[in-house]
Amino acid sequence: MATTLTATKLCKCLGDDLRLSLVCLMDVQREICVCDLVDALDAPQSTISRHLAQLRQCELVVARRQGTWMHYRLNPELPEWALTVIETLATPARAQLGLRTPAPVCC
Amino acid sequence: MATTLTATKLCKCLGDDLRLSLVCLMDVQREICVCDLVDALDAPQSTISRHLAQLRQCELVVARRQGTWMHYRLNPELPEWALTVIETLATPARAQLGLRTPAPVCC
DNA sequence: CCAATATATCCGTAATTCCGAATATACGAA
DNA sequence: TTCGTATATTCGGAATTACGGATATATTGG
Repeated sequence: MATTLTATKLCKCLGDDLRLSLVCLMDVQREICVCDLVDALDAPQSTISRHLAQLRQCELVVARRQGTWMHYRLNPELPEWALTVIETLATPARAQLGLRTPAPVCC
Repeated sequence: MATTLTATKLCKCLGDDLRLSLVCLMDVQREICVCDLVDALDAPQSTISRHLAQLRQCELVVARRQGTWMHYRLNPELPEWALTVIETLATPARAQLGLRTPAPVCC
C-alpha cells in the first residue's frame, strides 16, 4: 500500500490539528515514542494510534520497535520539498497548537 | 468572518487537488480571472467558485472585480511562512496535478 | 504458560466535506 | 429596462473522515 507522497496528500496529512502536532513533535524530538505522544497531546490512545497509522501509510513517518515501545520519527527519505514544508510550518504550528517540547517520560 | 490563518487551516486549504491547482495557477500568473481558471481546470463553474470562496474565507487569496470579471491572486499580505509553503509546493504540485500554464483567454 | 504493559485495529456512529444542478446576483450594453 | 455574460450562492444528497470504547496483538518478565 505504498503510495507516492504528493503535495496534496502531504497537505491532507498536515491539515489536522492532531496530526500536525504529531509531526511537529517528531520534528523537534528526532525520535519519540507513542506513550510520550499520548501524554503530550491530550487525546485517547486509540485516536493517536489511528493518526499515526495514517501518517505511516503516507510515508511521512516511520516506526521502529524497541521491545514493547514504538518509536516514531519523520521518514528520513522524505523528498526535500516535503521536509521544507514541515520545517516551515513547525514554528507557527507549535505556537498555534500550544505545543511545548515534552520531556521524555519513558524509554 | 475573518479568521486568522493557521498552519492547519493553510494545509486544509491546500489539501485538495482542485484548491491546490487554483493556488498554483495564481502563483504563476500573478493575477488570473475565474473564466481562465474554469477552463484551465476541468470542473464545473460552481465547483470552482465554491472553492474560491473557501480560499477567500481563509484569506489565502483576494479578489478584485473589474466589470463583470473577477480577478484572483494570492493575498499579498500572506504571512511569510504561508508563502514559503505555497512556493515550496508549487513545483511538485504542478507536475503531480498536470498543470500547464494557461494562456490568458479573457481579460 | 500467564500477567502486565504498550500499541494497533475494529466498528458503529457522528461530523465534515464535497459535488453539481439550479438559482441568484452583479454588471455592462443596448 | 431588458438581455447577456460572469460569477456566486443554495441545497440536498453522496462520500469521506473523525471519534473513541472495546478488543486484539505483540513483547517482556516471571
